[in-house]
This record gives sequence, structure tokens and C-alpha cells, in this order.
Amino acid sequence: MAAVPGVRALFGLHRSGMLQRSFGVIPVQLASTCLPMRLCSSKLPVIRENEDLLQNLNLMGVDVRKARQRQPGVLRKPFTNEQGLARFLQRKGASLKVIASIISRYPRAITRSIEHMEQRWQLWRNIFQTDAEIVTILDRSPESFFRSSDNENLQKNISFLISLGLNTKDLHRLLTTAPRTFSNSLELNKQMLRFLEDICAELGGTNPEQFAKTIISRNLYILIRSTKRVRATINTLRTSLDLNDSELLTLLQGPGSEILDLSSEYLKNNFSHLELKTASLGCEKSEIKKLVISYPMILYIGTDTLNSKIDCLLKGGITIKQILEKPKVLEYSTQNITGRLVELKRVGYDFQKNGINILDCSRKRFVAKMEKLASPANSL
DNA sequence: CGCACCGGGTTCTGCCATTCAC
DNA sequence: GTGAATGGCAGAACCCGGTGCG
Repeated sequence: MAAVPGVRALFGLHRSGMLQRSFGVIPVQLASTCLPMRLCSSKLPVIRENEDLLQNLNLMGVDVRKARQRQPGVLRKPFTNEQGLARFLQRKGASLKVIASIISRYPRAITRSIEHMEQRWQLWRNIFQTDAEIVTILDRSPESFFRSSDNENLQKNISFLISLGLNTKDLHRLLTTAPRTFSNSLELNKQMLRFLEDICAELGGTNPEQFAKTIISRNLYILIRSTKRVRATINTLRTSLDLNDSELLTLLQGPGSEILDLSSEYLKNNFSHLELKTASLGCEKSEIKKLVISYPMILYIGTDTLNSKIDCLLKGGITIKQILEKPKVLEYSTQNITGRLVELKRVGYDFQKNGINILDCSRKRFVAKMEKLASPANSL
């Protein structure tokens, strides 16, 4: 719809005369929602969009088409609070552009009262230091803040997470990274906690509470996953790696926690690809198992990315055995690895003699190392 | 001092489906 | 039946530096 970007371009000018064309959408809406005659004549009113609201939203620069697609019911409400929402967010430091974007992506935001929003904001402020931090999250994910109208539930979630022994820093990271956690019903979060504790007990662990807390603080996404999904993932890990209870328990509360939120299909797929790839390069099954147990993050890497990284290392004169011993080099981007290999080749670096640890270090350290290698005093 | 080990930091929404409440 | 609330899903890395040891 050409009218929308046009209005957007005029954003802030408030020339309502230019908005007339936006009403062109109304007849279309009426036609598509028109009910059979017998219903039209009954006590049910014909539900149509609120024209004043549409005009307001257009003036504000909201992508009405997007909003309609997202939550059509909101546009039909007789009373909404878009002005109040805008003033509220502006006071918190949000730009008009951000506000428009928030409403476009989560229209229900305009149904919240000022009191509700202020209360919710204060609850978030218990965890965030500044309003600006919250505005950033809202811009990123409006739904996380506005989807639930239950502030009491939010308060209970915060208390619940604190009661697990998570500190302020954990909470901050959690709300920053996976804000949806705080909009989950308390019961859903508790369900996941119980699930994790049960897993621990099933595997013969002695401290289920600690186990669950460890997993949550090591994998902030876990509480926005379903128990079904996490169980499938755990089962996949157990089967793929052929682990007994205690091995699995160790893996889960150790490095394995980081990949616990991946889908089991993705995991299976990546695992079989890794097996194929390494087997074709002459690796034993036992070596692969050892690799994955010590460095499960390798299963996080998609098949194409993993391929290109391994190929580029091999091309640079590094052996697959060296990669298996120091899999952390795979954490660096292909671009980064490629660049370093070129530089190292230029100075004649010998990977067989010196190992490949030099690839696994920060940029600063790498540069410092290269300077030394390049100086005439240090000929390799 | 140099190196290797190791853990930590950042990061993850936007949509659809289902259930709930009226 | 309707809109609101809630649950669930697919998607898929990269980088830094403290510290302890030789």
C-alpha cells in the first residue's frame, strides 16, 4: 500500500490533509468483513475499524497494514490509548520512530493504561539501572513488555527467580537476553524448573536445585523453551553420544548446558554431519564422541559454517587431528580464521611445530604476536 | 615473560496456535 | 464467537582477557 510509506515520509509534519487517502482501506475492510443479511439485521453490530484510531496511528507513523495483519481486533476497538502510550514512552526517552515501530509490531500496546505501564516499568526498573536500557529492549522486542497485562505475575516471576538464588546480575542478563521469560506465567517457569530437577534426579544427581539453577544461569534461553523440546534434546544427546546416566548428568551441568536449548532435529542433523565430515577425514567414532563431550558447542555450528571452517583450516595446512585437539579455533569466524592464516603463512608460521593455539586468541593478542614474529630478530 | 587454559561477555524475535474469559 | 492472554516454534556464533604455570 503506497499510502503508508508516504505517510511515514511525512512523519512529524502532522499535515492531516495528506491523510485522506488512507481511508481508502476502509471500504475494502467493510467488504471483506460484511456479514450475511440475517446477521447484519440482528443485534450484532457490524464490526468495523475505528477511523479516528486509524488516523491517529497514521499521524504517528505507524505501519497500519502491519498492525492490522498482526492484531486486527485492536484496530476495531472503540477506545484505545495510543496517545497516552506515546507520551509515556516519550517521557521514558523513546523516539517517535521507536514508538511507531513498537505499535506497528505489537498493536495491543495501545490498549494498556498509563497506570499499568508505569507499574510494569517500575518492576523492570528493579532490574535495570536506566530507562534507556528498557527502551532498547522494547525497541528490540515490544512483545516482551506488552504481551501480558498481568503485573502481579511479573512480580511473582521476579521473586521466583530470586528465590532460586539468581543474583541481580543473573536477573539483568536474563531480562536483557530472554525478556520473554518474565512474561511467561509463573506456573510455566515453575514447570521448567521442576522438569530440570526431575531430570537431575532421574540421572541420579544429588542436588536437583543446584542443577536447575546452574542450567538456568548457564543457558538463559532455557526458560523460554518448552519442556517437551528440552527433553527431546536431552534424549538426542544421550542417544547420539551413547552416554550413561552419570556421563549425561555431567555433560548437562557442564558444557552441554549451552546447547540445551537447540532443537533436537537441528542437533541430530549437525551431529550426523559432523560424523560424516570427520569420518571422511579419517577420524574414529570414539574421537568424535570425545570431541563432542568436551566441546558440545561444536553442535551449535550449522553444517555449512562448520564445513567452511574445517575446510579453510585444512587448506591452511592444519590437520584434522589438531582441530579435534583444539576445537575452540572453530569458534572464530571463517573470515577471521582465513585472515589469520594468510598473515601466518606470510611469516612462514609452522603449525606442526608451534601448534594452532595462535588462532584461538583475541585480536589484540594476535596482533601483538604477529608484530613479534615479523620483527627481524625473530626469524622462524 | 609468554603461553595455554578456561570461563565469561554479547546474544534471541516474530510469528502462529491454542486456550481463556467474557 | 471474539479478542486477550499465553504457549510454542524455527533460526543458528563470535570474541575477549584473567590467571596460573613453566
